[in-house]
Amino acid sequence: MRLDPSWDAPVLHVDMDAFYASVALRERPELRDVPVIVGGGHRGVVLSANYLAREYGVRSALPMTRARRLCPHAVVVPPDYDTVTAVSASVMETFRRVTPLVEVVSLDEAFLDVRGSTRRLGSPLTIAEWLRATVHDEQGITCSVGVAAAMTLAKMASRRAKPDGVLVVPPTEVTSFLHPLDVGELWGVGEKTQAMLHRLGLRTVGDLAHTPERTLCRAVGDSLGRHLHRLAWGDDGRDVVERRGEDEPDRSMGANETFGRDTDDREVIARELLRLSARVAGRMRAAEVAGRTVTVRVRFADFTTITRSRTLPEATDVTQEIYHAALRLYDGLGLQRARLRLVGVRVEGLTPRATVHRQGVLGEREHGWSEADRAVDRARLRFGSAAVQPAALLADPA
DNA sequence: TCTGGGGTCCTAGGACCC
DNA sequence: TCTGGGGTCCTAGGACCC
Repeated sequence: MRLDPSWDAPVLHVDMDAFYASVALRERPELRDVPVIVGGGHRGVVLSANYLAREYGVRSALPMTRARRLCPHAVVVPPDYDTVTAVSASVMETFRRVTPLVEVVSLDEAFLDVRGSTRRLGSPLTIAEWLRATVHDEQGITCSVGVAAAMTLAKMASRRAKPDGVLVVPPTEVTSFLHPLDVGELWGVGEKTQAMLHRLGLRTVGDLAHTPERTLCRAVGDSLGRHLHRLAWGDDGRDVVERRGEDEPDRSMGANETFGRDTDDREVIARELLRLSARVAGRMRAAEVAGRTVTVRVRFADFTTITRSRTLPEATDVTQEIYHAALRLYDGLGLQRARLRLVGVRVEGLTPRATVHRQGVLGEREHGWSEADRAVDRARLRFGSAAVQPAALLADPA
């Protein structure tokens, strides 16, 4: 068993293969042999696609219009968030049978530190294969696993192992694995940074590794420069920390909406800002947080996007206060006939509601709104979210 | 009928304070 | 009649991730 090179690579990155599509196929096995795209909306993007659809060039984040053109005979299904969330929770529980050191990244991926599990379960590679078999048996879907000594390496390995595979990158093979790769494969290097590095003649991770850190910092900033230089040598300086998806307080909460068609109608836009404010504030109250900074996002028809933010004297979770701040920010833009594609509302600087103490200068009125919100929340819990809506949203002529 | 929605973090300039 | 240097907050934008 000493031939198994994974003994010195105790970090696993597990990534579900085409997660939303795989879950959809599990519910609808008759679609197993046809291209399937998960997505929706006429202005939406691809959320996930099975591997049959990928053969036609369909990828996550591709505009649905292009996806349909690439693969006209694909079956398009809407995402089933409830089932996806349930399957995700089960899979994460499977991971915790291996080790409590599970760091959930998103619904479909997690890191596992298996250092403390090898005596009981065998080598990291053995554990990886057990996980893949167990997930497949219990959930009927496949996943891929990267095995390495560092988290970023494990993540890059799982990407290379897809679909339905395992890849071990032992410490002795880090540079031979890493250095030939394009810089764009590094976690944290997206389209823009990749293009900039290419312009500088830095195409591979090996190029990065042999560039002085100072040079990198000048090109992409101190933080990213240092990060990239370390990464190029396979060191991300991070440890897996136990983290379950939803148990950390959010730093911000927001909601966006892309209009069915671009609009310059202030009434339509104001009504949308109210809807979004109500949605965000409702989620904040459910999470028992309040926030001080309200940001409005506006995307024009040409896709350029701007934001305007305003920090309130005190944190709030009141729909009307968030809405009024948002509307003032929007009106402050002074847009005349600009056609908007999207508006968004976000609240930042969240703190637990219990720590917020109202000065009460406008106490009566604000207390009234706050009480109204809570009454709405209770009614929605009992009768469903459509039961109670702001009056302005009921008279929707559209 | 090109390009969603949910987030996080970083940068940079200016205000303001000591 | 000269221009330092932190630290923090606020605002706007941008890159990135899933």
